[in-house]
Amino acid sequence: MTPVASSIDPDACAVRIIDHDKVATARARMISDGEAQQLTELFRLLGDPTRVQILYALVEVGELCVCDLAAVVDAPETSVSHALRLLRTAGVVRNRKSGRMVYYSLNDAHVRLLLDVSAEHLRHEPNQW
Amino acid sequence: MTPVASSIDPDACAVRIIDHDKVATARARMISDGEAQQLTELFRLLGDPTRVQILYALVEVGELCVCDLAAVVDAPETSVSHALRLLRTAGVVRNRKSGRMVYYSLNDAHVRLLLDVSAEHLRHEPNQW
DNA sequence: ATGACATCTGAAGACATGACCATATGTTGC
DNA sequence: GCAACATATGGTCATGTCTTCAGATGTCAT
Repeated sequence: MTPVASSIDPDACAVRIIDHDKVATARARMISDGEAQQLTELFRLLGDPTRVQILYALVEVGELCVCDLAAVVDAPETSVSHALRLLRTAGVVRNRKSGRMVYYSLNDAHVRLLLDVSAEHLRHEPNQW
Repeated sequence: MTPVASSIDPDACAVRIIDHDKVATARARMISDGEAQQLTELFRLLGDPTRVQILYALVEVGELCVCDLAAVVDAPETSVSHALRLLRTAGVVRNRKSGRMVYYSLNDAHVRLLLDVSAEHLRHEPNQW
């Protein structure tokens, strides 16, 4: 056959594809880059013991000030404050000021759902995802 | 008992507590350190665009080989292989060898549920957690 | 056996992240 | 105003993570 052109695939640069159908299906249903970005940002926020414990504490008691959160998760208040800023910037928690205290609470039920699903699994099959 | 103990709190070192009841409740219901550790390890795995896209691809089409996954997520095969090793070590995916190909698939329905909950939220309220 | 192929592995560099300290801001009560 | 307090912020430093490269392993076809 054509000695030069037959092996060149227009949009596959140095990536070989075995099952074109599955690849096409997966690409069609794949989340967009922007969505993947948003998702990973959330999961990164949840990927820290201090932050995840803060969120669980808020799930349980609804609203807590910084120093109480520090007592609950047993971390320095500065660390908790930093953690809360990240969570607040991402829109995961909100804060309410009352005098010199600042009370934090969850901002969205979906995060609560995520944490519940995760905790649920932990209790049932602790050693396997 | 100890004569001078009234102001000394046994396990609170230099942490002031405002609402003792809420703190006690939160501490009682708090996930353990080990559980927090496991949870954060999972969320860290999900906190990377390549890995999360790989998982979504597997959710959609069930099983894919490394080079097809690389085509779907548009990343070098080496990166995908590294990503898959982390996911496999954590028990999130499993692999099946067939000749020189290696096919990967999800290992647990709970991760699928987590991804579904997340994607669901992304579609409904894309800008707020 | 030889070469082409699919995947894996280890290591090095760029890069991001978390912990800690000092300090700044804003609030309350005197 | 001043001092004590609750929280926030910025900088530095050590640590960890992702990407990439070069090469290793195991498989298939000739």
